[in-house]
This record gives sequence, C-alpha cells and structure tokens, in this order.
Amino acid sequence: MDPSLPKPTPAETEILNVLWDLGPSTVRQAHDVLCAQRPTGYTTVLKLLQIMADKGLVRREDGDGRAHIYTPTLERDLAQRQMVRDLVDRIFGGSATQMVLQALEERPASEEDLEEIRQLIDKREKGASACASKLLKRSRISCGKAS
Amino acid sequence: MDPSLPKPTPAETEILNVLWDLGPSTVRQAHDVLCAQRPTGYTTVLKLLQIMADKGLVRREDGDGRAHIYTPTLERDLAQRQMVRDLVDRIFGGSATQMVLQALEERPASEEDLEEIRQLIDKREKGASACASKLLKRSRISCGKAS
DNA sequence: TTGACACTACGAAGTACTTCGTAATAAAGT
DNA sequence: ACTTTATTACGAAGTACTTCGTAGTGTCAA
Repeated sequence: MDPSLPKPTPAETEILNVLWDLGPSTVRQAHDVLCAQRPTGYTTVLKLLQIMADKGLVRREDGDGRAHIYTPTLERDLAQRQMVRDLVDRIFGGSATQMVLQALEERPASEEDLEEIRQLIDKREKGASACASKLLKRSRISCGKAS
Repeated sequence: MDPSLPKPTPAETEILNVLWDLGPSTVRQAHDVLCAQRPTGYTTVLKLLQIMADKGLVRREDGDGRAHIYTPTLERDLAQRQMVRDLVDRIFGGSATQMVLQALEERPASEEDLEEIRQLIDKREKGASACASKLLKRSRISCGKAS
C-alpha cells in the first residue's frame, strides 16, 4: 500500500508544509501562500506538484472547476517521523536518544514543553517495562537544589 | 570565524561520520572504512574531500608522506546540533519539542535512555524554576519563560 | 636511472533538483 | 462567435551532487 515513498526534497517539503497547513488545495491556493513566504512562480509550484504526484508524495483529484486538488499522501506526523528517522540514521548512528539530547541541548524549551516530554517518557517507561519498582522512583518536580 | 558553513550533502555527511570516528585521516584511511560499508572508488572519496575542503567542511594539512590529512572543521556534536536545527526549522516550525515528541514516538528507547533524557530535563527544569523562585532578586536576569 | 607504487589534480559524464517560459486547453464573460 | 482569463502540460536551462577515469607527480627500491 505504501511502497516506501521517496524522501521529499527541500522544495517539496516546503510545499508539503503548506498543504498540511491548508488541507487539500489547488495549485493557486498553495502558490498564494508559498508566494507570500518567498517569491515563487506559479508554474514552479505547479511543476513541483506534478512531480510530487508522480512520486506519490501527493494525491491529485479533480475539483469542481478545472483546477486539480492536491493532498499529501502522508499525514504530517507520519512524514515527520520518517524524516526524523532518516536524520537519526544518517548522523546519530540510529540512536534517537542521542538526537533528543542534542535537540534539548540546542534550544531552551519552555517549562510546559519539558513537562510534556516528561509525561511522554513516563508513559513510555510505564508501558515499556511494567517494572513496578521503577514507578516508585518517579518523583514529579524535584524541588531540591543542585544535584 | 565560522562564516556559516554550507550544509553537508549526504555523501559528505557519510565521510564526516568516518572522520569523526577515526579522527584526522588520510584519504586512504577514510576510503578503507567507507569501502567496507559500501563499495566506493578511491578517487571518489578524494574528490569529495577536496570539495569539502573547498567548502570549509574539513581542514587539510600535510602529513608525513605525500598524503594529506583531513580533519572535520566542526566537532561532531556541534554539527549534529546544526543539522537538528535545520530539520526542526524545516518541518517542525522551529519547535524542537515537537521533534522530540515525534522522535520518542518513533523509536522505543531503552529505559536507560529515557532516564538520561529525564535527567537532562530535570536539570533544565531546575535551572528554570530556580530562576523563578530563588533568584527573584531583580538584580539578576529577569526570567520570563524560555523564549 | 628506472620502474613500480601511492597519491593528487582535473575533467567529464550522469543524475537529480529547481526554476521558469511557452504553448495548449477549457471556462467564462461580452 | 470571440476575447479574456485561469489552468494544465511540456520542455529546457542552470545548478548541484555523485561518481569515476586519466594524467601528472613525487617516493622508494633495485
């Protein structure tokens, strides 16, 4: 069903972002948004979408009028995960953890963000190994001073 | 000093990985390793390294014999961070948090890994909350949330 | 010295990516 | 019907990436 789609190129990724934001769109709609970000020719967007349709990155359907409607083949989060995977394989030796550490190093995340990540980890740990002892080890916000 | 080096291409990244693993190396050393991973011509590696030297991705020095010695310009972790940042900007709208969430979604990390991440978050949060509660003296940096 | 060898320099071919111009076509207005 | 307008199809130019072959050059041993 999904015979491993090709990795979108930079220009293609830009278009995918627009489609994910807008939902199924015509060339014109995509072009208008894209053009607001960066001067772009209409036929450039058209061509890109045609190529992407050939590659299977987008689906092309007929709309009311003559304009076609383009829809990304993959959901945004799925595509994101694939791209993350690609990066992890290429430069982190397959260790997502290493990448996460670098990512957290790079940008100061807000407290809410950190909390969100923490919750995901909690869920993970709970699910991954139902080791009861681990659960006790968990303390919410550590209020102590330096470690 | 570091006039924003160009982003390494896939083939260049492969070579950088080898150089980071091996340390400063000759073309032959890099080629041997690379060739073990995937059949590669010697002059291909040579050419790539020459191009990378032109771009500033590697430094080229004279070795004992005729062979030059190539060294990555950037430390591995720094380069990794740049590439992460690039990905985050291109497909996560600049939110490293979103990427971390997807990364953790994608691959089941080991418990040790999760613990490591948790510790980093703890350190982070402590820094932030310490700023909020303890160091409220206005003489310090006014600490809004991390922007 | 000369031949063998290792390394470098250079060029060129093949592919992919990006961009746009032009022509063809269909819809809509006058 | 005819002109205008919006859309698609196609091709082509320019750049970048990847790969490798060939030629040049220096080193060392016999």
